[in-house]
Formats: sequence, C-alpha cells, structure tokens
Amino acid sequence: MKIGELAKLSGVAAHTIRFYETKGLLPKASRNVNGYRHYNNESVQRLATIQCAKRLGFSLEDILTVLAHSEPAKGLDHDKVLQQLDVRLLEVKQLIKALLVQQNEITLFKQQLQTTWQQGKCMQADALFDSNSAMITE
Amino acid sequence: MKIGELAKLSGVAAHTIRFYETKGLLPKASRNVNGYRHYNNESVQRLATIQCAKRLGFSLEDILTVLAHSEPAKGLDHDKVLQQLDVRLLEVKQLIKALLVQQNEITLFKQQLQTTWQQGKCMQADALFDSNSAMITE
DNA sequence: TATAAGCTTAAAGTTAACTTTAATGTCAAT
DNA sequence: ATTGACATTAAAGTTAACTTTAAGCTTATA
Repeated sequence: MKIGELAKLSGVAAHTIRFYETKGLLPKASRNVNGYRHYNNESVQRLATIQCAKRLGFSLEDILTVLAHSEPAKGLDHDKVLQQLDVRLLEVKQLIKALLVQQNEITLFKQQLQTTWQQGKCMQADALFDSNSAMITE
Repeated sequence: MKIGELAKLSGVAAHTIRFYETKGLLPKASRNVNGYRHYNNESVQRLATIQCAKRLGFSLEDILTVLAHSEPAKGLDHDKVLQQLDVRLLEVKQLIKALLVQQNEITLFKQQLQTTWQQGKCMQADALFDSNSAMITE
C-alpha cells in the first residue's frame, strides 16, 4: 500500500510516517517503480506499537532505545522493556505527586486571595505572591 | 544593584533576567552611566512573584497576561487572576487524571508481559503491544 | 598592570515531536 | 487532456523557556 493508505489505516499522518522513518522508528520503506514508498501489514503493526507506547507516555527516543536493543529475530529485549516501564512508572508517580502539590497550592492561594480581597484590601501582586510563598514553604 | 547581584538575590540567572525583560515580564531596567542595568528591591520582588507563579505551573505567557491586565496603580485585576487560577486548576486536575490512567496502564502492561514471558513465550513486540492495546481499550 | 570577573548586544542553538513550505513529479478519473 | 489527489525531497518553522555564542566594553583585584 502507499503512504496515504497507511496513514488512514494507522491514523498517523503521512508526513509523520516519513518523519518516523528518518528517526529510525520505521525501517526504510521499500520503493516501487515510481519511487513511492510501499508498505504492508507489518507497517500497520509497527505504527500501532508506536502509538501504544506513546500513549503510555514514552518518548520517541524511549521507543527507539527499546527497538535498538531488540534484534528482529529474537524479538524484544525483555530486560530493557521492563526497565523502561519501571523508569516511566517512577516518572509518572513523581509527576502525579508534584501535580497534587500544585493543586493544593493553587487552591490555598485562591482562598487567601478571596479572603484578602473581600476585606477590601487591594494588595499589590508582589505582596500577595509573597504571602502565598511564605504560607507554602513554611 | 547590578544584574549579577540581582541574579544572586533572586536565584534567577542574569541572562534569564535580560530574557524576562525582552519578554516584558520585567520593566525595562534603568541604566547607569556605563550602560549597565540598575535594579532595586522592587526588582527582587517582581522576580519572586514570577518564581512563585511558575511554581504554580503558570507559563510566562500566563504571567504576562495577568500583568498586562493590571495597572500599576490599581494593582492586579482580581477577576483575571481568579480566572487564571481556575483555568490552571482544571488543567492540573486533568493532567492528574490522565497520569493516573497511564499509571494503571503501565502497571497492567508490565504484569501481562511478565506472565507471558514466564510462560516461555517470546512474543514479538507488535503482538504484545497489541494485546495490551486491546486490553486497555475494551 | 595584567588578569579575571562582570557587563553589553543580537542572534543562533536547545529539545520534542512534529508541521509547513516549496518546488516538483505521478496517477486516476472525467 | 486536464483536473485534482497523492507522491517526492530538503529545509525551515513551531512552541516554551531558556542557554549559548560571539565579540567587545568595564570594573575590581592582585
């Protein structure tokens, strides 16, 4: 099939497919007489793989690393895959933690602001931010 | 004070301070005879404000927006600030949700992989990812 | 006095993951 | 035969928030 068809089947834009090829995420496509790239079902599979990994939060480079450590014949390098999954899992957990902190800080800040403003005080930005800063870091 | 001193006091690198000036986050600094930028305590405050807002996850552009809607004399635009805080709060909540989903997906995927591999099966990458994909989307 | 540290500018580089552009070639259908 | 859709390439553009570079002044210290 041609790149446009693959694009439709996979949901990945044609130019993105070419981009993936330059990045080594897809093997260099074989060409037919007119120079057009030619794909088969394996290509669809490969793109599905990439999509899936991306959904788990992996960067293209992560995906490339796993691919690089896996020989076509033997399949994936198990240790590498599990290791990457663990790294990503840790990353995700830390992100969640940081975001929960942010959520609290913003909520608290909002309350402070509203209270202050309801009292008719029109503090300058700096003072407000500073009081919030002090509140949080204490 | 000169830019280097401000950098030390605020914990923001000198070139970053100049960068903020070009972006309008800091007012154009007055210069002394030799052309060097000259700062005072207000500058320290302003940088603290920016740092604080950044910690809450606001982009420089967000910060600029609030600043733009606030006149120096009147202080901050209350509605604008509260609105921005609400937008960011929603953003944070959605991010947390998405990350929790990712956390689950990765954990499930790991278990699937380990089970499969322990059974001595050496599936190819595609099949694995696909089974995972199916598992998740069902 | 010489050297090092600090200041100035504008412009380009960085990272990620594409997207857009430009200029051109091929194919399918009417 | 012509129109429109699809293909090719390399290179530049996008976004965010800086960082680095280059090339050249100024100031402080030994």
